[in-house]
Amino acid sequence: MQKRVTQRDVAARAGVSQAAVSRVMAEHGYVAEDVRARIMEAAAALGYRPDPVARTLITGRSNIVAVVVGNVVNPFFPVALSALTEALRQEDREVLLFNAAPGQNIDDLIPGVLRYKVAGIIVMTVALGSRAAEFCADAGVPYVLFHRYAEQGGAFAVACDSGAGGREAARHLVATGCRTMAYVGGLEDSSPNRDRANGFIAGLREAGLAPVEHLNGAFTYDWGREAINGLLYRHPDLDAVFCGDDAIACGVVDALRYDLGRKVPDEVSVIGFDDVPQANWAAYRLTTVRQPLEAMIAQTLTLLKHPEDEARRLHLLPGEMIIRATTRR
Amino acid sequence: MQKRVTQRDVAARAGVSQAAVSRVMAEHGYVAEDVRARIMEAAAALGYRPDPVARTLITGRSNIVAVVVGNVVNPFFPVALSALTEALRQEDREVLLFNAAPGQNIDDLIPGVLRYKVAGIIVMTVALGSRAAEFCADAGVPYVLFHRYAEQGGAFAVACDSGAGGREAARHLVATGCRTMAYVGGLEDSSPNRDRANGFIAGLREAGLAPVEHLNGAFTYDWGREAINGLLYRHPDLDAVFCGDDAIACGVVDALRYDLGRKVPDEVSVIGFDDVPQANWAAYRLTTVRQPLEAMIAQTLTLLKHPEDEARRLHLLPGEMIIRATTRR
DNA sequence: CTGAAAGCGCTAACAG
DNA sequence: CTGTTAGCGCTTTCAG
Repeated sequence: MQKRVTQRDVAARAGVSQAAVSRVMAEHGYVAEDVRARIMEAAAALGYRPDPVARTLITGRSNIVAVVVGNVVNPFFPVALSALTEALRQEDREVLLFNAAPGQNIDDLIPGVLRYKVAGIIVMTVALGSRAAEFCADAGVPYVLFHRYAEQGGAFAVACDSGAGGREAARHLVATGCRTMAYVGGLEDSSPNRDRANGFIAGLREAGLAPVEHLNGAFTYDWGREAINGLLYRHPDLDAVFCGDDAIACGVVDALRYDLGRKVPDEVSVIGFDDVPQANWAAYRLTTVRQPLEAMIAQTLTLLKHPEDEARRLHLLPGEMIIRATTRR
Repeated sequence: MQKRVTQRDVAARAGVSQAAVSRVMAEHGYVAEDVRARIMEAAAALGYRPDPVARTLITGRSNIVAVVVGNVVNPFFPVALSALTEALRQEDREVLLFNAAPGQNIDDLIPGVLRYKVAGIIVMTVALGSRAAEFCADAGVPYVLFHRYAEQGGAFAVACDSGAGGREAARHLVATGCRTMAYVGGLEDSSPNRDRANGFIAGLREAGLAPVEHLNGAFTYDWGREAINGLLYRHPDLDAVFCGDDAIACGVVDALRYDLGRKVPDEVSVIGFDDVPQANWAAYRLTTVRQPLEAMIAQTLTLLKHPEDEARRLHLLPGEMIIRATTRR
C-alpha cells in the first residue's frame, strides 16, 4: 500500500513551493523556464501523476464526460459507444456511463450526473426529458444529444440526416421498380424515426407515390419480424419495405424469408438504416443508409469542447446509401 | 447557475454543526434520533445531495466501479456491459468505462484508473496484464476478471465454465452422429478459447474421437467465415464445427451456406458459444452454449463488495446448452 | 515570477 | 451524543 506521490513531494525534490508545482501541472500562471524544467524533472523522477479528484473538487470541473445510454440491445449502440469512448480516450477524457432504466426520464437522471462535475454530457437514449438541457445550462455543463434531437429545450444535437436518408431510400426503391411500399419504424416518438418516415414519404411523393402503410414500434429485430407478418397479410402485393433501422430490417428480411416464404429482394425489397456490422453479414447483405459515425463523433467532441463558439444547435450530417443485396438492381 | 446546497446549509437550517450532518449522511458515528430527523428534514427541504467528489477526496474511495473493455465489436460485450451497468446502478454505483486500445496491456492502464479512487475494477478485455492485480492489491482495490481468468496473478475471476460447455458441445455432436469435427477458436491466448478447445477435445475423446483440426484466430464473424473456407478445402468430409463464440459461428454458418453451398445442419453441424441475441435470429437459429450472465454478474458484485470473505479466486459458473437448428436432431 | 495561505465540501479524530 | 478542528491534494488569489 504505497503512498501516492503528491505535489508536495515534487516541490520538495525540486526545491520549490507546492504552488509552483501546481502552476506547472495546471498550465496556469507563469513559471520561469528553468524552474519549470526542474519541476518536470522531479515529477518524472518521482512518477508523479495529478490527482483528478482533488483537482475536480477545487475547480468544480472534471475531465470526465458522462454518456447516458438506454436501448442497449440495439446493435448500433455498441458501435457508437465504442467509437465515442475511443475518441474521448484520445483526448484524455474518461467516460462515466449511465444506463437509463427503461422508460426513465432523463430529467430525473441529470441532477445525479451533474454531481460528478462532469465536463459534458452526451445523451444517446431515445426517451427524452424536457428540462435536462436547462439543468445542464444552469450548471454550465455542455449537453449534447447524440443520434437524435429534441424539438425544444435548445440542446445541442448531432445526428445523421435521417430525412435525407429516408428520401434516398425511397428514390432507390422507386428507381428499382418498387411501387407498393411500407415503412416499418421504430419508437414512434423519436426524431430519427419521424425523420426517416417523413423523408421516405417525401421521396415517394416525388414519384407520385405514397406508402401503403406506416407502422411504428421499437428499434428491435423482434418488432420487425412481427410487423411484416401483418403487413404482408394486409398487402399481399407489397414489394418494398423501408425500415427504421438495421435491426428491424433484419427481422423483416428473416420473416419474409423464413416465416412467409418470400424472396428478398426478388419479391420484396428491404432497406435498413445505420449500417451496423450485421448488415453486411452474408445472411443479410442489407441495403442500408450508413450513419456518418466518425463525423458525428467529431462534431460532438467539438460541441463539447467549444459550445460557445457554435450558434447552431442542430447538426445533421449526411448519411451514405449502401446498396447491397436486399434491393433489386 | 445556482449554488449547490452544502452540508453547511443543511446544518444552519437544522441548527446543528456541519459535522453532525456529515455523520448522518455518511451513516457513521452516533447521532441522536431527533437530531437526525431534523437534519434529514432540513436536507430534504433544501434538496441536499452529497458531493461525491469531496467525499472521495477525503475517504480515498469513491462509489465508482471501473469497467475495462476491449473487443467491443463482439456482440457479447454490449449484452454483458449493459447487464453489468444495470446491476451496478441498482446498487447506486456508477460505472467509469475504460476502452483498452487494441493490443494495449492492462498493466499500463490500471495506474491511471486507480487515480480515480475507484471502488473496484472489472476487466472484460481478453488481453491481460501480469501486474495489474498486484497494483490493485497494493491500492486495496478489488479487481475482478470477468468472462475469463488468468493463470497467475491471483486475481479474482468470474467466468462461464467453458470447459464443461465445450464438453457438452462435443457430446451433442457425437450423439447426433457427427464424426469429422473441427474447432474454430478465437484469440489463442485467452482462457475461454483454451477451455472451450480443451473441453471439446476431452468430450470427443470420451467417444474415442479427436478433432481433425484446431484453429485459432479472433472472436469475429470475419474470422469464422475465413477459417471454414480453408478447413472445408482440407477436410471435404467435415461434418461438424464447434466455434469459439457465436460471432465466429455465424461466420461459419454463412460461409458454409453462401460461400460453399453446404447445408447446415444436414451436411455440417455448427455450435457456437455465448447465446447472443443474433444467435436466435431466424437466419441462424444457432445451437450454442448460453453464458450464465445473471449469475456471473451477481458473483462479480459479491466479489467486489466482499473480496475478503472469499478465499476462492476462480469462479466458473455452468453454462446451458441451447439446442436450435444448426445441429441435427 | 514565486511562495504563503486560504479554501473546495466533506470526513474523522478528538474533546467536551 | 455533539461541536470543534484538522486536513484530503490541489488551485488560486494575494503579497512580496
